Amino acid sequence: MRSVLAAAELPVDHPCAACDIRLRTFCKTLTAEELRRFKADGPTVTVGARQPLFHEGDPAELVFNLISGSAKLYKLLPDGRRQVTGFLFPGDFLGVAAGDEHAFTAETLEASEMCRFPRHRFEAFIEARPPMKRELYRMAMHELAAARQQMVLLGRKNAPERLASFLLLLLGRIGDAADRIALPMNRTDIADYLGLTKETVSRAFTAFKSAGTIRLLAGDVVEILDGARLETIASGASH
Amino acid sequence: MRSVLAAAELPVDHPCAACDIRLRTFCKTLTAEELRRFKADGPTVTVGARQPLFHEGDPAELVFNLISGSAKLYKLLPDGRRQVTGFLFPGDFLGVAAGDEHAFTAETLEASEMCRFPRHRFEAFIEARPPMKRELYRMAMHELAAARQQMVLLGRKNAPERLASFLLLLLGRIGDAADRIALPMNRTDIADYLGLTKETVSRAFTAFKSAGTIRLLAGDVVEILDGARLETIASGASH
DNA sequence: CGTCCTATTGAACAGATTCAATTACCGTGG
DNA sequence: CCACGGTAATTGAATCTGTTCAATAGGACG
Repeated sequence: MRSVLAAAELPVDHPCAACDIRLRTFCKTLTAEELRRFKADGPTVTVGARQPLFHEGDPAELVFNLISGSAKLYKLLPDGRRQVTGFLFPGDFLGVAAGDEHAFTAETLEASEMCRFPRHRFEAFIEARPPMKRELYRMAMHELAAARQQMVLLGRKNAPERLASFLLLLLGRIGDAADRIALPMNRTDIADYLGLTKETVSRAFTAFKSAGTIRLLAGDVVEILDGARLETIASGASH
Repeated sequence: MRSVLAAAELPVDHPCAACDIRLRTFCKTLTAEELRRFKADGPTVTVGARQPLFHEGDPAELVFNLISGSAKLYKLLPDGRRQVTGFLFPGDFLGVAAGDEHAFTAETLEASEMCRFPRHRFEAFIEARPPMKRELYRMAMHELAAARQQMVLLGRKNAPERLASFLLLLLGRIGDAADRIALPMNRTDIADYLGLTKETVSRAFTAFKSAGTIRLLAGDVVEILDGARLETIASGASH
């Protein structure tokens, strides 16, 4: 697990710093002045590792923007079976629900910082800014496309294909220049995201390691040695 | 398979008739005058059974509104494995893509009628109407919630649970007052939607039939005899 | 009434799960 | 600094659910 100190490396007195930097989210459509007011509305909070932000079924009252750290979203079946529907990284929004209730539980993976807005305030803010509305819509459509891609993974891919897809997704999201990924989630979380068990995930990791496709370094870091091979496997072309 | 004649039962000279009636889609936010102009923009086309409307990767140039009939959306892996990401029924929109290309293939299940709009025209129309924009966004969020629910199904439910979930979904969508569902799709389509094989789907149907939970009538009609039982199974509570 | 396609059923097989045991790792405290 | 303890990861073996391959039955339609 990545160090808890990672979250403290960002200045706390500059709440939405990540918004300025990360161009992935719709913060990018804000002018400097708008961004300033956006920040003023949302106080930054620091949350420890493995803390729930809200539960499935809770009234959707708050919207979060993750600044540092990471989180997972999941849904539960009555008997405890769990499906992780996504992982969140700096710049991501969460809690923008369709209805009045959250449709999933959100939980931090490591110590994390986030801006927190009352939902009505967030929505009023968005409503007054057509470009942000467009961006929010664009983001929703992007999420939808990703969700459908995940359906292909869950419905039709085998274990190695699932893990390869997952590693490539993470590589694009939090991979560094040396093709290394510091995994903030454990094997169980990965398994619950990929529709597998932790044992199967572990075996798939071992298989990739043995094949020289990846390397496992200390501190839950994965190094991608043969990205092209992973791409081939992930696409299902090697089946 | 349901008769091809079903599509012909709606008056052809009244293109978007379904829009007037079905309150599920965002057509409901239109005034009568707007609806008239909306229809004038989009000529109605009638398409035979099993006709592709567009393919994955095609430039997204057209937006469709299904008036009668039904369709399926799917994605393919290079080796032919298929994941059906959704079924569409009268009132549903399709082709509202995030990017310039369609992310999936759309194909009619039976003979179907639909309004067809050039995408830029559709977007200009929406852009000029804030309530419709809101509705489009609301629909996208609803789809996203459904997609995540489907992830739970594909990642964590067993075969009977998947089929039970599917039947209840269809019951809400196209079930009649007598709890009967005329299935427009075959076993393979259902299997590709549920991440199973057609054989497993067939066996699950047989098991429900034997248990007296459903009845299979002529013409691919399923009658739900014990909806409560299906609910229990679908939720995973009986596991 | 025969043909074709789909659905159903059967039997062997495979991939992932389950249960169990061992190993590795990280933080803690001596 | 190293031993210790607890958690997570890995590995192993048996099992099981769903798949695969094959054969039969059923229905729609000419």
